[in-house]
Amino acid sequence: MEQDLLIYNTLSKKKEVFKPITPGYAGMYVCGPTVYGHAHLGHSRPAITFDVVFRYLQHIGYKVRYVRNITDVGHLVADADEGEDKIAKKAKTDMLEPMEVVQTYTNSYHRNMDQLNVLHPSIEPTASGHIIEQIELVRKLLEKGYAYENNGSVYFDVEKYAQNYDYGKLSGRKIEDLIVNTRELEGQDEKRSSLDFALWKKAQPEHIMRWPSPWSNGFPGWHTECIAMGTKYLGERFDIHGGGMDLLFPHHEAEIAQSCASLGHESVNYWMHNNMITINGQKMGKSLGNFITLDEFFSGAHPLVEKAYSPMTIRFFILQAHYRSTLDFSNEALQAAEKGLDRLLKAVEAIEKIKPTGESTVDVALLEEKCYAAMNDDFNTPIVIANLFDGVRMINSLNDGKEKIDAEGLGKLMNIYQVFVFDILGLKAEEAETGKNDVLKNIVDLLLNLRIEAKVKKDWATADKIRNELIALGFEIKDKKDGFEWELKS
RNA sequence: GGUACCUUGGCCGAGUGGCUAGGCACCGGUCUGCAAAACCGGUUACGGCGGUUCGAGUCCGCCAGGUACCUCCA
Repeated sequence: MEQDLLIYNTLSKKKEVFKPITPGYAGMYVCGPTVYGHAHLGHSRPAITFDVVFRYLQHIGYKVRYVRNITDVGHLVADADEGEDKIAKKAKTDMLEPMEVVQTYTNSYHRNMDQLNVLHPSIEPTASGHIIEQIELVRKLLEKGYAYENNGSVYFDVEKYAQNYDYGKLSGRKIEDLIVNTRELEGQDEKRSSLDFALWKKAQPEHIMRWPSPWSNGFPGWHTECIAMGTKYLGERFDIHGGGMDLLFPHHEAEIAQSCASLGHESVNYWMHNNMITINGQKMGKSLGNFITLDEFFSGAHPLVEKAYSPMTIRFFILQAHYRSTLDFSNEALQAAEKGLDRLLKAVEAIEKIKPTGESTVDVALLEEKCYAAMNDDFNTPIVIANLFDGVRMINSLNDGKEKIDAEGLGKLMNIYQVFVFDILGLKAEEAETGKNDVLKNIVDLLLNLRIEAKVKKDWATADKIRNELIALGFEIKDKKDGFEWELKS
């Protein structure tokens, strides 16, 4: 069953066999959120994508160090007059301390991630906690001659860098095209070229997030934190760097440039990028104002959301698409995911009821093999799920006595679902529905027991009346051979 | 304008040269007093035109439509 794990590397635009730098160990860095607002559906995609990568690498035996940062020093706002710090802007709006804003949204992000059953990364460094490392990086870049200071700010000299290295190799851009096509922006006179990016920015008087540095009181540039923290916790070379496709350029390109310029070589072996979630075919994003927060999905409190969707529905919805494809949001698709997940989880429960026999008519080993093959093919979770659904049919047939399985096969079957559904895909059974307190439970049970008595007497009128009125109140009634089951639909 | 990517059945979404993806919906059946639920089974497809090939959803070209990045963004 030893198979190579293939990972699509954005750098080579090909699937490559994963070869760790140190056998048995894997280092992974993923760009985390900028904490200036509640997490939306888009944020859940990289979190879940790389959560599955993290889980799978561990499952196949790697000791993984997974670093996912929190960006809390703010980035420049595009439409602000003088390039205002995002977090500072929000803080002034809300009349809060910047770090209070950071804490609020960090807490919110963590809560949402827990709801989505996203494992905590091994290290979750904050940009504000690594100002010294970023200053060191900037100093090094100045020493090597790939950066210049102007009026208290420090910029990366892209054209100089491009003389010795390939700037644009990750995003497939050519420096000549970039020079020609870069838009003219206001307030960039400090830069030698519009391609250059800030490594350190001098703070304007109204800018309240600031730290001392050799050049000015200011704050680090947008692209320095990831490389500074990645190097610190994973080393000058590490295995995997992940993030959203929208970060490819300029963010990740700038990271490569800083690595090469400061260290003389690249840091990352495998670049992985998840695609976007779209809404009506358009990217869901903060700047487009068409995003729906995770809390709004969980509560149903958004005009575009027809009903509340549980965190596991969201997770399953995302895993049903391959991470490198765009995924379009719609109520119909989410409701399909909700029902599909329910069917899958019910089948998993049903495995317990299967009675093994002396022989087997089903091929459990093949199912397992297909699941691993799908995961090893660039984490193809939709195929894993399709295979698991094939297994659902197998499980149901076993329960119906239409197929047979021996004890060994049954043990393997249980293991497959434990491993793939829960350990790797990270799904979990949802909590029992709220509002089902003991009093309610007893009352509904009482009514349904009355209904059974009516049924015994063949008093169909009464039996139907109880059932229909409960349904009208929002209950779902399921008759069973030896009684009944019910649940309260939200 | 530059660069890259995408277009699969009612909906979502895999698949990259020959073999049923899968889910939801729909239809039929089993079960049931009747239902519901559950289960089983089944139908509908590869944007258009041309080319390569014994054979293309899959490779190549052109056309149409769409998206992303080029500016903070997951």
